[in-house]
Amino acid sequence: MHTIANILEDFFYCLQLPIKAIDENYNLIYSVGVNEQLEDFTSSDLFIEKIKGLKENYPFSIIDFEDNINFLLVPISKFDKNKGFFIVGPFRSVDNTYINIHYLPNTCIKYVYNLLTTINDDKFSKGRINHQFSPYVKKAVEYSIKNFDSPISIDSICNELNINKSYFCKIFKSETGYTFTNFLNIFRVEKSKKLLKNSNLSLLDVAVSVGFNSQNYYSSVFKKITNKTPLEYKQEVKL
DNA sequence: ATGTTAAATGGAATGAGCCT
DNA sequence: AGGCTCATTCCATTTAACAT
Repeated sequence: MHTIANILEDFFYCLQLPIKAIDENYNLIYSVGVNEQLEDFTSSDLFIEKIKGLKENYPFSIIDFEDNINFLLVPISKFDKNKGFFIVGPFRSVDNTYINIHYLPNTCIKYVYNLLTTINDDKFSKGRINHQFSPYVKKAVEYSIKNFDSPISIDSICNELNINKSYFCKIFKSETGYTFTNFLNIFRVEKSKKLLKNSNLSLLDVAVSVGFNSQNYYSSVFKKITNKTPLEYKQEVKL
């Protein structure tokens, strides 16, 4: 059903944390969730210069652009020591007023780093995913990925995990940077994009298919997250 | 059909304090 | 450190109305 790689990619994608890997010549060798925003940043000369300047900075570096725009640089030591890098971001490390760049707390940055090195060492091997995340966060994400199309409440998740709700909300936010509801809505919207692109379901059917109870609420959430209405998005990708 | 708004409300999120 | 209880605040969600 869901491979570890699927879960990883979905996870990063939903957290809006694009990742790409480049080799020593700055050519792309791997990417997940990469968007225009990342492309614009990472292909700029300024970015390449920053990387060259930071290359020796192990175990990882944070590239700090002005206006608190950051990237995480993780060496792909397994394949080409001291040369290739994973590039994660953009994200911001200060929780200020930016709306379109994801806020990533320091703790989360470390988790992402650990996760990436896990991938390096053992490409998507089973059982090692998220080993630095709280098992509760990991299970909640996996549960959401499996059950996103049916109603999900924090209460039901906490019952399933046998954990306190206040505590769950706290650790989920601290480890992912998102509240659980934020995460779930983003995930559902991403899922709905695929339906908009690949099917001709009505917006109501799309909304219900990904777990929203009404079309109007789906539209408003979609717009809040993507800055477009579902119809606008559909017309865009159907061209 | 699809999209936007306003108002009401219950669940989600937070923080302080506590325990082991 | 990891975990819980409780009180309080917050905001996601629903509902309904109206517009496109």
